[in-house]
Amino acid sequence: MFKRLKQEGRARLGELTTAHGVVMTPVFMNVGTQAAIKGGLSSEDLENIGCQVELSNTYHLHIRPGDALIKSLGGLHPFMAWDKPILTDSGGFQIFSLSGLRKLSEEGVAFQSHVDGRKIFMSPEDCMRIQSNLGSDIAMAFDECVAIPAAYDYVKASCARTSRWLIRCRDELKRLSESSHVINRGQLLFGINQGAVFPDLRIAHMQEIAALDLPGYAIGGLAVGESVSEMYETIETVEPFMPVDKPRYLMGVGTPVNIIEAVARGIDFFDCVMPARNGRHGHLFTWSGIINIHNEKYKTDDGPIDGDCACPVCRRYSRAYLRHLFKAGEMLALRLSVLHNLYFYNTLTARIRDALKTDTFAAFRAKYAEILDKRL
RNA sequence: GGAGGAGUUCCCGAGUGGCCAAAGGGGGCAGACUGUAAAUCUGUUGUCACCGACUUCGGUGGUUCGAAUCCACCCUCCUCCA
Repeated sequence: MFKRLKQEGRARLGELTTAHGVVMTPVFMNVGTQAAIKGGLSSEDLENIGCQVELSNTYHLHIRPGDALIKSLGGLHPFMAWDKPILTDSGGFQIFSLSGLRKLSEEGVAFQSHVDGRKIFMSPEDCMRIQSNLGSDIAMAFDECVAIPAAYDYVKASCARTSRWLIRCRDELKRLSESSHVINRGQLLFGINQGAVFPDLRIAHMQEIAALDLPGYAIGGLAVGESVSEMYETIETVEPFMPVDKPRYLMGVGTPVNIIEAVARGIDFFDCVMPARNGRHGHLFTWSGIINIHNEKYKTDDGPIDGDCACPVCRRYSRAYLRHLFKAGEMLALRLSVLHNLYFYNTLTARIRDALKTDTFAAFRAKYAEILDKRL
Protein backbone atom coordinates (compact mmCIF):
# COMPACT_ATOMS: atom_id res chain seq x y z
CA MET A 1 0.00 0.00 0.00
CA PHE A 2 1.48 3.31 -1.13
CA LYS A 3 0.73 6.70 0.36
CA ARG A 4 1.71 9.96 -1.28
CA LEU A 5 2.56 12.36 1.51
CA LYS A 6 3.66 15.38 -0.38
CA GLN A 7 4.50 16.66 -3.82
CA GLU A 8 6.73 19.43 -5.16
CA GLY A 9 6.40 19.82 -8.90
CA ARG A 10 6.34 16.21 -10.10
CA ALA A 11 8.61 15.07 -7.27
CA ARG A 12 6.85 12.99 -4.63
CA LEU A 13 7.41 12.12 -1.01
CA GLY A 14 5.74 8.89 -0.05
CA GLU A 15 5.74 5.66 1.89
CA LEU A 16 5.15 2.10 0.85
CA THR A 17 4.02 -0.43 3.40
CA THR A 18 5.37 -3.94 2.90
CA ALA A 19 5.26 -7.17 4.88
CA HIS A 20 8.60 -6.24 6.45
CA GLY A 21 7.99 -2.60 7.19
CA VAL A 22 7.46 0.82 5.72
CA VAL A 23 9.70 2.23 3.00
CA MET A 24 10.10 6.00 2.85
CA THR A 25 10.39 7.26 -0.72
CA PRO A 26 12.23 8.42 -2.75
CA VAL A 27 14.46 5.49 -1.89
CA PHE A 28 17.61 3.86 -3.14
CA MET A 29 17.57 0.06 -2.93
CA ASN A 30 20.92 -1.57 -2.28
CA VAL A 31 21.83 -4.26 -4.79
CA GLY A 32 22.86 -7.63 -3.37
CA THR A 33 22.32 -9.80 -6.42
CA GLN A 34 23.29 -13.09 -4.81
CA ALA A 35 21.87 -12.15 -1.38
CA ALA A 36 25.12 -10.34 -0.66
CA ILE A 37 26.48 -6.89 -1.32
CA LYS A 38 29.62 -7.31 -3.39
CA GLY A 39 32.63 -5.85 -1.64
CA GLY A 40 32.06 -7.72 1.58
CA LEU A 41 29.23 -5.85 3.27
CA SER A 42 27.04 -7.67 5.76
CA SER A 43 23.36 -7.16 6.57
CA GLU A 44 24.58 -5.45 9.72
CA ASP A 45 26.53 -3.00 7.56
CA LEU A 46 23.37 -2.29 5.58
CA GLU A 47 21.59 -1.35 8.79
CA ASN A 48 24.43 0.98 9.72
CA ILE A 49 24.35 2.90 6.44
CA GLY A 50 20.63 3.57 6.35
CA CYS A 51 19.55 0.94 3.84
CA GLN A 52 15.78 0.54 3.67
CA VAL A 53 15.45 -2.08 0.95
CA GLU A 54 17.80 -4.83 -0.14
CA LEU A 55 17.53 -6.14 -3.70
CA SER A 56 18.34 -9.67 -4.82
CA ASN A 57 18.03 -11.54 -8.09
CA THR A 58 15.71 -14.36 -9.08
CA TYR A 59 17.89 -15.84 -11.81
CA HIS A 60 21.06 -15.84 -9.73
CA LEU A 61 19.49 -17.28 -6.57
CA HIS A 62 17.56 -19.89 -8.55
CA ILE A 63 20.84 -21.11 -10.02
CA ARG A 64 22.69 -20.96 -6.71
CA PRO A 65 21.88 -21.97 -4.00
CA GLY A 66 18.36 -22.69 -5.36
CA ASP A 67 15.07 -21.13 -4.30
CA ALA A 68 13.80 -24.42 -2.83
CA LEU A 69 16.72 -24.44 -0.39
CA ILE A 70 16.10 -20.82 0.57
CA LYS A 71 12.43 -21.53 1.12
CA SER A 72 13.26 -24.51 3.29
CA LEU A 73 15.37 -22.20 5.44
CA GLY A 74 12.49 -19.77 5.86
CA GLY A 75 13.09 -17.51 2.87
CA LEU A 76 15.56 -14.80 2.00
CA HIS A 77 14.97 -12.74 5.15
CA PRO A 78 16.20 -15.27 7.71
CA PHE A 79 18.65 -16.73 5.19
CA MET A 80 20.60 -13.49 4.88
CA ALA A 81 19.65 -12.22 8.33
CA TRP A 82 17.90 -9.14 6.98
CA ASP A 83 14.45 -8.45 8.37
CA LYS A 84 13.65 -5.29 6.44
CA PRO A 85 12.07 -5.14 2.97
CA ILE A 86 13.55 -7.10 0.09
CA LEU A 87 12.81 -6.66 -3.59
CA THR A 88 13.64 -9.46 -5.98
CA ASP A 89 14.37 -8.63 -9.58
CA SER A 90 12.84 -11.11 -11.97
CA GLY A 91 15.66 -12.15 -14.26
CA GLY A 92 14.38 -9.95 -17.06
CA PHE A 93 17.62 -8.01 -16.93
CA GLN A 94 19.54 -11.26 -17.51
CA ILE A 95 17.68 -11.61 -20.82
CA PHE A 96 19.63 -8.47 -21.70
CA SER A 97 22.92 -9.01 -19.87
CA LEU A 98 23.23 -12.72 -20.71
CA SER A 99 21.85 -12.35 -24.22
CA GLY A 100 24.43 -14.77 -25.58
CA LEU A 101 23.31 -17.49 -23.18
CA ARG A 102 19.57 -17.64 -23.67
CA LYS A 103 16.78 -18.39 -26.13
CA LEU A 104 13.54 -16.46 -25.96
CA SER A 105 10.08 -17.81 -26.80
CA GLU A 106 6.47 -17.06 -25.99
CA GLU A 107 6.55 -19.68 -23.27
CA GLY A 108 9.60 -18.21 -21.52
CA VAL A 109 13.38 -18.13 -21.58
CA ALA A 110 15.82 -21.02 -21.90
CA PHE A 111 18.97 -19.86 -20.16
CA GLN A 112 22.26 -21.66 -20.35
CA SER A 113 23.60 -21.27 -16.82
CA HIS A 114 26.58 -18.93 -16.73
CA VAL A 115 27.90 -21.04 -13.83
CA ASP A 116 27.99 -24.55 -15.28
CA GLY A 117 26.26 -24.34 -18.65
CA ARG A 118 23.21 -26.40 -17.77
CA LYS A 119 19.84 -25.54 -19.29
CA ILE A 120 17.49 -23.55 -17.09
CA PHE A 121 14.05 -22.81 -18.40
CA MET A 122 12.15 -19.93 -16.84
CA SER A 123 8.56 -19.12 -17.69
CA PRO A 124 6.74 -16.16 -16.13
CA GLU A 125 5.03 -18.69 -13.84
CA ASP A 126 8.39 -20.23 -12.85
CA CYS A 127 9.71 -16.76 -12.14
CA MET A 128 6.82 -16.04 -9.77
CA ARG A 129 7.17 -19.40 -8.04
CA ILE A 130 10.86 -18.72 -7.48
CA GLN A 131 10.21 -15.26 -6.09
CA SER A 132 7.49 -16.65 -3.88
CA ASN A 133 9.96 -19.21 -2.54
CA LEU A 134 12.47 -16.47 -1.91
CA GLY A 135 9.78 -14.69 0.06
CA SER A 136 10.62 -11.18 -1.04
CA ASP A 137 8.34 -8.25 -0.21
CA ILE A 138 8.28 -6.97 -3.76
CA ALA A 139 8.38 -9.31 -6.75
CA MET A 140 9.17 -7.91 -10.16
CA ALA A 141 7.29 -9.13 -13.22
CA PHE A 142 9.20 -11.19 -15.75
CA ASP A 143 9.92 -8.84 -18.64
CA GLU A 144 12.28 -8.62 -21.56
CA CYS A 145 14.82 -5.85 -21.07
CA VAL A 146 15.59 -4.84 -24.66
CA ALA A 147 19.00 -3.49 -25.59
CA ILE A 148 19.07 -0.05 -27.24
CA PRO A 149 19.35 0.64 -30.14
CA ALA A 150 16.49 -1.66 -31.06
CA ALA A 151 14.27 -1.98 -34.13
CA TYR A 152 10.78 -0.56 -33.74
CA ASP A 153 9.02 -3.72 -34.86
CA TYR A 154 11.04 -5.87 -32.52
CA VAL A 155 10.30 -3.61 -29.54
CA LYS A 156 6.60 -3.53 -30.38
CA ALA A 157 6.39 -7.32 -30.47
CA SER A 158 8.50 -7.59 -27.33
CA CYS A 159 6.24 -5.21 -25.41
CA ALA A 160 3.21 -7.24 -26.44
CA ARG A 161 4.86 -10.39 -25.11
CA THR A 162 5.95 -8.66 -21.91
CA SER A 163 2.31 -7.67 -21.43
CA ARG A 164 1.12 -11.24 -21.92
CA TRP A 165 3.81 -12.41 -19.51
CA LEU A 166 2.66 -9.84 -16.96
CA ILE A 167 -0.84 -11.28 -16.93
CA ARG A 168 0.62 -14.74 -16.46
CA CYS A 169 2.78 -13.40 -13.60
CA ARG A 170 -0.20 -11.78 -11.93
CA ASP A 171 -2.36 -14.87 -12.25
CA GLU A 172 0.35 -17.19 -10.96
CA LEU A 173 1.12 -14.97 -7.98
CA LYS A 174 -2.59 -14.79 -7.18
CA ARG A 175 -2.82 -18.58 -7.32
CA LEU A 176 0.26 -18.89 -5.09
CA SER A 177 -1.07 -16.39 -2.56
CA GLU A 178 -4.14 -18.58 -2.11
CA SER A 179 -1.98 -21.60 -1.32
CA SER A 180 -1.25 -22.45 2.30
CA HIS A 181 2.42 -23.13 1.53
CA VAL A 182 3.67 -19.64 0.70
CA ILE A 183 6.05 -17.93 3.10
CA ASN A 184 5.15 -14.36 2.16
CA ARG A 185 1.46 -13.92 1.44
CA GLY A 186 1.71 -10.12 1.22
CA GLN A 187 4.16 -10.12 -1.70
CA LEU A 188 3.63 -7.11 -3.98
CA LEU A 189 3.90 -7.46 -7.76
CA PHE A 190 5.36 -4.58 -9.76
CA GLY A 191 4.74 -4.48 -13.50
CA ILE A 192 7.49 -3.25 -15.80
CA ASN A 193 7.10 -0.80 -18.66
CA GLN A 194 9.19 -1.32 -21.80
CA GLY A 195 9.31 0.29 -25.23
CA ALA A 196 12.94 1.38 -25.66
CA VAL A 197 13.00 5.06 -26.70
CA PHE A 198 9.85 4.94 -28.84
CA PRO A 199 7.32 7.32 -27.21
CA ASP A 200 4.22 5.69 -28.70
CA LEU A 201 5.31 2.19 -27.64
CA ARG A 202 6.22 3.38 -24.15
CA ILE A 203 2.84 5.07 -23.69
CA ALA A 204 0.77 2.25 -25.18
CA HIS A 205 2.56 -0.31 -23.05
CA MET A 206 2.23 1.76 -19.91
CA GLN A 207 -1.51 2.18 -20.49
CA GLU A 208 -1.88 -1.53 -21.01
CA ILE A 209 -0.16 -2.54 -17.78
CA ALA A 210 -1.63 0.32 -15.73
CA ALA A 211 -5.06 -1.15 -16.46
CA LEU A 212 -4.09 -4.23 -14.42
CA ASP A 213 -4.09 -2.14 -11.24
CA LEU A 214 -0.93 -3.69 -9.77
CA PRO A 215 0.65 -2.58 -6.46
CA GLY A 216 3.46 -0.80 -8.27
CA TYR A 217 4.99 0.07 -11.63
CA ALA A 218 8.52 0.21 -12.93
CA ILE A 219 10.17 1.77 -15.94
CA GLY A 220 12.61 -0.79 -17.27
CA GLY A 221 14.85 -0.96 -20.28
CA LEU A 222 16.67 2.31 -19.66
CA ALA A 223 20.37 2.95 -19.21
CA VAL A 224 20.95 0.15 -21.69
CA GLY A 225 22.46 2.11 -24.57
CA GLU A 226 20.46 5.32 -25.00
CA SER A 227 21.76 8.81 -24.20
CA VAL A 228 21.04 10.48 -20.87
CA SER A 229 18.71 12.99 -22.55
CA GLU A 230 16.81 10.15 -24.24
CA MET A 231 16.46 8.52 -20.84
CA TYR A 232 15.05 11.69 -19.28
CA GLU A 233 12.73 12.25 -22.24
CA THR A 234 11.45 8.70 -21.99
CA ILE A 235 10.65 9.15 -18.29
CA GLU A 236 8.83 12.40 -19.09
CA THR A 237 6.90 10.62 -21.84
CA VAL A 238 5.70 7.72 -19.69
CA GLU A 239 5.25 9.32 -16.29
CA PRO A 240 1.87 10.97 -17.01
CA PHE A 241 0.50 7.52 -17.78
CA MET A 242 1.69 5.93 -14.54
CA PRO A 243 -0.91 5.60 -11.79
CA VAL A 244 -0.48 8.52 -9.40
CA ASP A 245 -1.05 6.62 -6.19
CA LYS A 246 1.24 3.72 -6.92
CA PRO A 247 4.97 3.53 -6.33
CA ARG A 248 7.14 4.16 -9.39
CA TYR A 249 10.46 2.46 -9.81
CA LEU A 250 13.12 3.40 -12.36
CA MET A 251 15.10 0.20 -12.72
CA GLY A 252 18.87 0.16 -12.70
CA VAL A 253 19.38 3.92 -12.60
CA GLY A 254 21.73 5.55 -11.94
CA THR A 255 24.24 8.23 -11.19
CA PRO A 256 23.48 10.65 -8.31
CA VAL A 257 22.35 13.27 -10.82
CA ASN A 258 20.22 10.72 -12.69
CA ILE A 259 18.44 10.00 -9.42
CA ILE A 260 17.79 13.65 -8.60
CA GLU A 261 16.57 14.27 -12.14
CA ALA A 262 14.32 11.21 -12.09
CA VAL A 263 12.83 12.23 -8.73
CA ALA A 264 12.10 15.60 -10.32
CA ARG A 265 10.24 13.64 -13.03
CA GLY A 266 8.10 11.70 -10.60
CA ILE A 267 10.08 8.56 -9.70
CA ASP A 268 10.08 7.03 -6.19
CA PHE A 269 12.28 3.90 -6.28
CA PHE A 270 15.80 3.36 -7.56
CA ASP A 271 18.46 0.72 -7.63
CA CYS A 272 21.84 0.65 -9.30
CA VAL A 273 25.03 -1.38 -9.16
CA MET A 274 27.07 1.76 -9.71
CA PRO A 275 27.91 2.67 -6.11
CA ALA A 276 29.05 -0.88 -5.42
CA ARG A 277 30.79 -1.69 -8.69
CA ASN A 278 32.43 1.68 -9.22
CA GLY A 279 33.37 1.71 -5.56
CA ARG A 280 35.21 -1.58 -6.00
CA HIS A 281 36.98 0.08 -8.92
CA GLY A 282 38.07 3.05 -6.82
CA HIS A 283 35.47 5.62 -7.89
CA LEU A 284 34.11 7.31 -4.81
CA PHE A 285 31.11 9.62 -4.68
CA THR A 286 31.35 12.86 -2.71
CA TRP A 287 29.15 15.90 -2.26
CA SER A 288 31.47 17.84 -4.54
CA GLY A 289 31.91 15.22 -7.27
CA ILE A 290 33.52 11.87 -8.01
CA ILE A 291 37.09 11.03 -7.13
CA ASN A 292 39.22 8.16 -8.43
CA ILE A 293 41.12 7.14 -5.34
CA HIS A 294 43.74 5.37 -7.49
CA ASN A 295 44.99 8.73 -8.72
CA GLU A 296 48.50 9.70 -7.71
CA LYS A 297 47.30 13.03 -6.32
CA TYR A 298 45.77 11.24 -3.32
CA LYS A 299 49.01 9.51 -2.35
CA THR A 300 49.72 11.90 0.52
CA ASP A 301 46.16 13.14 1.11
CA ASP A 302 45.46 12.62 4.81
CA GLY A 303 41.89 13.96 4.62
CA PRO A 304 38.73 11.82 4.47
CA ILE A 305 37.13 10.76 1.18
CA ASP A 306 34.54 13.48 1.74
CA GLY A 307 34.72 16.15 4.42
CA ASP A 308 30.93 16.44 4.30
CA CYS A 309 30.32 12.74 4.87
CA ALA A 310 29.54 11.19 8.24
CA CYS A 311 29.96 7.57 7.16
CA PRO A 312 32.06 5.14 9.21
CA VAL A 313 34.83 5.28 6.60
CA CYS A 314 35.08 9.06 6.40
CA ARG A 315 35.03 9.34 10.16
CA ARG A 316 38.13 7.22 10.51
CA TYR A 317 40.25 6.68 7.38
CA SER A 318 42.21 8.90 5.01
CA ARG A 319 42.32 9.02 1.22
CA ALA A 320 46.03 8.14 1.38
CA TYR A 321 45.25 4.99 3.37
CA LEU A 322 42.43 3.95 1.06
CA ARG A 323 44.66 4.49 -1.98
CA HIS A 324 47.31 2.36 -0.36
CA LEU A 325 44.78 -0.43 0.28
CA PHE A 326 43.86 -0.44 -3.43
CA LYS A 327 47.47 -0.40 -4.58
CA ALA A 328 48.31 -3.22 -2.18
CA GLY A 329 45.34 -5.28 -3.37
CA GLU A 330 43.82 -5.49 0.08
CA MET A 331 40.15 -6.49 0.17
CA LEU A 332 39.57 -3.88 2.84
CA ALA A 333 39.86 -1.33 0.01
CA LEU A 334 36.74 -2.79 -1.60
CA ARG A 335 34.78 -3.02 1.61
CA LEU A 336 35.50 0.53 2.75
CA SER A 337 34.83 1.98 -0.71
CA VAL A 338 31.50 0.21 -1.14
CA LEU A 339 30.51 1.10 2.41
CA HIS A 340 31.17 4.76 1.72
CA ASN A 341 29.44 4.79 -1.68
CA LEU A 342 26.30 3.06 -0.46
CA TYR A 343 26.18 5.37 2.54
CA PHE A 344 26.39 8.21 0.03
CA TYR A 345 23.49 6.88 -2.07
CA ASN A 346 21.30 6.17 0.94
CA THR A 347 22.09 9.61 2.32
CA LEU A 348 21.40 11.19 -1.06
CA THR A 349 17.84 9.85 -1.10
CA ALA A 350 17.41 10.72 2.60
CA ARG A 351 18.39 14.31 1.79
CA ILE A 352 16.00 14.33 -1.15
CA ARG A 353 13.20 13.26 1.22
CA ASP A 354 14.22 15.98 3.69
CA ALA A 355 14.13 18.54 0.90
CA LEU A 356 10.66 17.39 -0.12
CA LYS A 357 9.47 17.58 3.47
CA THR A 358 10.62 21.19 3.70
CA ASP A 359 9.55 22.14 0.17
CA THR A 360 13.13 22.85 -0.84
CA PHE A 361 13.64 20.13 -3.44
CA ALA A 362 13.96 22.60 -6.30
CA ALA A 363 16.82 24.34 -4.51
CA PHE A 364 18.40 21.00 -3.65
CA ARG A 365 18.22 19.96 -7.29
CA ALA A 366 19.71 23.25 -8.47
CA LYS A 367 22.55 22.99 -5.98
CA TYR A 368 23.60 19.38 -6.60
CA ALA A 369 22.50 18.37 -10.08
CA GLU A 370 25.44 20.25 -11.53
CA ILE A 371 28.23 18.87 -9.42
CA LEU A 372 27.54 15.34 -8.17
CA ASP A 373 28.44 13.53 -11.40
CA LYS A 374 31.48 15.67 -12.07
CA ARG A 375 34.88 13.94 -12.08
CA LEU A 376 37.30 15.67 -9.76
C1' G B 1 94.51 -19.36 -9.62
C1' G B 2 91.39 -22.77 -13.11
C1' A B 3 86.56 -24.14 -15.69
C1' G B 4 81.82 -22.82 -17.02
C1' G B 5 77.52 -19.32 -17.11
C1' A B 6 75.34 -14.48 -17.14
C1' G B 7 74.84 -8.93 -17.79
C1' U B 8 68.28 -6.34 -22.32
C1' U B 9 64.08 -0.53 -21.80
C1' C B 10 61.34 0.94 -13.78
C1' C B 11 61.60 -4.74 -12.30
C1' C B 12 61.45 -9.90 -14.00
C1' G B 13 62.25 -11.85 -18.63
C1' A B 14 62.07 -13.22 -24.37
C1' G B 15 65.04 -12.01 -28.43
C1' U B 16 71.12 -14.51 -31.02
C1' G B 17 72.75 -10.19 -38.19
C1' G B 18 67.83 -6.62 -41.20
C1' C B 19 60.45 -7.73 -40.25
C1' C B 20 63.58 -4.54 -32.96
C1' A B 21 62.19 1.17 -29.56
C1' A B 22 62.83 -4.50 -28.76
C1' A B 23 57.61 -10.38 -27.12
C1' G B 24 55.30 -11.58 -22.42
C1' G B 25 54.53 -10.71 -17.29
C1' G B 26 54.88 -7.34 -13.12
C1' G B 27 54.89 -2.49 -11.44
C1' G B 28 53.54 2.69 -12.69
C1' C B 29 50.08 6.23 -14.88
C1' A B 30 45.19 7.10 -16.78
C1' G B 31 40.22 5.74 -18.45
C1' A B 32 35.54 2.86 -18.62
C1' C B 33 31.63 0.93 -15.61
C1' U B 34 23.79 2.63 -14.68
C1' G B 35 17.38 -3.87 -12.72
C1' U B 36 26.09 -7.18 -11.36
C1' A B 37 28.93 -13.68 -15.65
C1' A B 38 32.85 -7.42 -13.11
C1' A B 39 38.08 -7.41 -6.45
C1' U B 40 36.52 -6.60 -13.96
C1' C B 41 37.88 -4.53 -18.61
C1' U B 42 40.61 -0.92 -21.80
C1' G B 43 44.55 2.38 -23.02
C1' U B 44 49.42 3.89 -22.05
C1' U B 45 54.45 3.23 -20.14
C1' G B 46 62.82 5.81 -23.99
C1' U B 47 63.09 11.18 -25.86
C1' C B 48 61.45 14.82 -29.19
C1' A B 49 59.87 19.51 -33.28
C1' C B 50 55.79 12.18 -32.29
C1' C B 51 52.61 9.88 -40.33
C1' G B 52 59.31 11.37 -38.98
C1' A B 53 63.78 11.78 -36.28
C1' C B 54 67.06 10.78 -32.35
C1' U B 55 69.19 7.93 -28.16
C1' U B 56 68.92 2.70 -25.87
C1' C B 57 70.14 -3.79 -24.91
C1' G B 58 77.38 -3.74 -18.96
C1' G B 59 81.90 -0.60 -21.26
C1' U B 60 85.28 0.49 -25.30
C1' G B 61 86.81 -0.59 -30.01
C1' G B 62 86.03 -3.55 -34.48
C1' U B 63 83.59 -6.66 -38.67
C1' U B 64 79.29 -5.54 -41.90
C1' C B 65 75.37 -1.91 -46.59
C1' G B 66 73.12 -3.07 -41.63
C1' A B 67 74.60 -5.31 -34.72
C1' A B 68 70.86 -6.22 -28.60
C1' U B 69 72.46 -10.24 -31.80
C1' C B 70 79.29 -11.61 -34.77
C1' C B 71 84.78 -10.52 -33.08
C1' A B 72 88.57 -8.42 -29.45
C1' C B 73 89.74 -6.47 -24.91
C1' C B 74 87.89 -4.62 -20.31
C1' C B 75 84.30 -4.31 -16.03
C1' U B 76 80.63 -6.73 -12.84
C1' C B 77 77.90 -10.92 -10.95
C1' C B 78 76.80 -16.37 -10.30
C1' U B 79 78.18 -21.72 -10.06
C1' C B 80 81.84 -25.45 -9.69
C1' C B 81 87.12 -26.88 -9.00
C1' A B 82 91.79 -25.58 -6.30
